Amino acid sequence: MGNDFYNILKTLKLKATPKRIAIMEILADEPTYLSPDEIRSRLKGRFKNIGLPTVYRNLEELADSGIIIKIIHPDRKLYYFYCHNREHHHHFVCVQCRKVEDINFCGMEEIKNEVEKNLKAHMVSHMLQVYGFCKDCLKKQTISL
Amino acid sequence: MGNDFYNILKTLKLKATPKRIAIMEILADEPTYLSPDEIRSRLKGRFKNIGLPTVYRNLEELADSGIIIKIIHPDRKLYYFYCHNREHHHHFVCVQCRKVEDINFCGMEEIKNEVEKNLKAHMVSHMLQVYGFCKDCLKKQTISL
DNA sequence: TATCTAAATAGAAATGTTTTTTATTTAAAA
DNA sequence: TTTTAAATAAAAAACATTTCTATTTAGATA
Repeated sequence: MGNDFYNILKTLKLKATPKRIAIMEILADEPTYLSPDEIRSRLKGRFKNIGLPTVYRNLEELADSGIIIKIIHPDRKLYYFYCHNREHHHHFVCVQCRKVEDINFCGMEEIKNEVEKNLKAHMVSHMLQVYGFCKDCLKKQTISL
Repeated sequence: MGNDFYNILKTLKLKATPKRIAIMEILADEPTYLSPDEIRSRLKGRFKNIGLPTVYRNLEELADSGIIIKIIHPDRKLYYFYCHNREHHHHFVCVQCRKVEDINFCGMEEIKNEVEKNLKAHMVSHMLQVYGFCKDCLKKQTISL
C-alpha cells in the first residue's frame, strides 16, 4: 500500500532519518497507543543505540506536525498513536487493551457557538476523549460495570 | 452564604482538619484553577508547617469525593478547581488567566449513543475541555489569533 | 472532661517521566 | 565530495508526584 514515510517526512521538512522512519512504522503498525518507553523498546530491536530523548523529541515533532496524535490518558503519561483518519474527529480509548477507535460525532460547532456567543471568548482548541471498554474486551471477560 | 466546609467534610466522612478546611476555602475563593504547589504556598501563610504530600493527598481525596475537580491542562500537570455547579457540565479554560467557565452544552448523549451502537463498546467516562482566551483577556491586549 | 483509636500529618526520601546539555554524527543540499 | 544544519547518544538534571515512617490529632466513646 506504500506508507511512504520518507516522502511524508520530506513534506514536513523533517530529515528522513532511519530512526524517525522506524518510529512512524512502529506506530502505523500498532492498533493501540504506545508510551515513549514502549516505542524505545521496539526500536532497540532495530538499532543497538537509541536514546530516550531522541524518542521523545521525535514523537513531539511528529505530533506537532499532525502525523501522529497524543493520547491523554487518565494516568497523565504521554502516549502516541498513528491515526489514519485525516478528518477532524475524536477517539474512543479502551482502558483495558488500549485500542483506539474513531468517534465521528463532534458537538464542537455547538460548543464553539456557546463559547463565542455566551462567554464572548475565543476558542483556540478543544480536547475530547472517551474512555471505556471496547467490544472485544467486553466479550472476553466479565467486567463489573 | 455559609460555605459550611466543616459539614461538607462530615458528610463526606472525612475528618474536618484545619488544613483540609483551609484547602477548600482557598479553592472556593479562587476563580482560577491552582496547582498543588500554589495551594501549598497559600497554606504557608496560615500554617507554618505544611507538607506537599498532605496537599496532594487532600486534593486527591476531595476530587475523588467530587467536591473539587481536576483540570487537565495541556502541560499534563495537575490542577484543581472548586466548581459551584453541581450539574454535569464541562469547562472553558482561559489559557492566559486560567479562569474557568462553565459550558452547558454537552453532546455526550450522542457520543454515548455512537459508542454503544456503532462500536458496541461500553463508555465509562469522558473528558471534554475547551481552551481559549476569555472575554477579559481578549479585551486587555492584542492576541494574535 | 479524659481516654482512646483510626485518620491525618510532617519530613525525608524515593520514584519515574520528561527535559536539558554537550560533544559527536549524519542527511542531504551545494 | 564537501559542507552544514539537523539529528543523535549519553549522561545528567529537573521536577512533579508518591511512598514511607514516626508522630500528632480529630472526634468518638466512656
